[in-house]
Amino acid sequence: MQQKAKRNTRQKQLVRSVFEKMYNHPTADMVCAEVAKADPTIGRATVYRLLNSLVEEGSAIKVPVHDGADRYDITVKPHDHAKCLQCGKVLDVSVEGELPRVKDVDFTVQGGAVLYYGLCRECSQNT
Amino acid sequence: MQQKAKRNTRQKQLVRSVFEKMYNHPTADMVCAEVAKADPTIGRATVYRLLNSLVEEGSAIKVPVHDGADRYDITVKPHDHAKCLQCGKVLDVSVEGELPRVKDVDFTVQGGAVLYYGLCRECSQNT
DNA sequence: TCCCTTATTGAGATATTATATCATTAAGGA
DNA sequence: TCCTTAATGATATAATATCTCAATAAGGGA
Repeated sequence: MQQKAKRNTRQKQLVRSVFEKMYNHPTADMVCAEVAKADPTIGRATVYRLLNSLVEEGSAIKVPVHDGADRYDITVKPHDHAKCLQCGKVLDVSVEGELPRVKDVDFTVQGGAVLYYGLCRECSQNT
Repeated sequence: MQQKAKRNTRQKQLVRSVFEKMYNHPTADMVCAEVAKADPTIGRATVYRLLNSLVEEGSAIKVPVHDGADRYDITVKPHDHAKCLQCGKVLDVSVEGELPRVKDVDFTVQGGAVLYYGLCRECSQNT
């Protein structure tokens, strides 16, 4: 079961290390910007590719947030997310209970994802 | 409380009537295609605008499905959705129970949306 | 019925997000 | 060091959606 040999490139190291320091569910674009500070010669396509490969290897998850760009999350343990309607920030949240069970017999549920929306602490204070 | 006078245009009537006959959670593009069969002179921007105004006036809801284009749903009563991972079809589903409650005190939850994924009946049979 | 105001339209430009293409570069084993 | 080829980066392309703005037409008033 010989894996395709993976090469440990400069770009791969940099994107990984930069991403691991960002705890705000960054978009690919935000990672690009941060990476560019350290090395402006790294292409956007490479950052997109490397973020996707982090997801594939299980070192990150992609969090779709309905509007705007997908977010990347360093926390891979299953958890839920909430998005602030005011500032757009995405937060990890912990929840109590299970997803509602689908009653329809015509659909084989394999999983489900919740996205909560509302106001983060900062935004609900500045109202 | 004078509303801005709304005009009942030919385009508005057509888009509404075409959309009301589509029960498959169509994307804006799918509505465009259907509308074009009846009147190819109607512009894409108009269809997008009119679908959004249907949502604004409460005659439809927009269902974000994470990947690909948003879907429009004629069923406005709150309900949930499931997307087939094989064929991409989006279905209405009825569920039992409530959304898990967010425990974090730092976020004021205003709502939440679940998207289930799995296999529709057709696709789980054709495996 | 005709006119006038202006909401609405439609063609096309633009924005955003993401992936595909492909010649060039460089990682890492021989 | 050399060679194979995985990986890169500039750029093109795709997909979705909104914006711009001159032209059109809805519908109220005369």
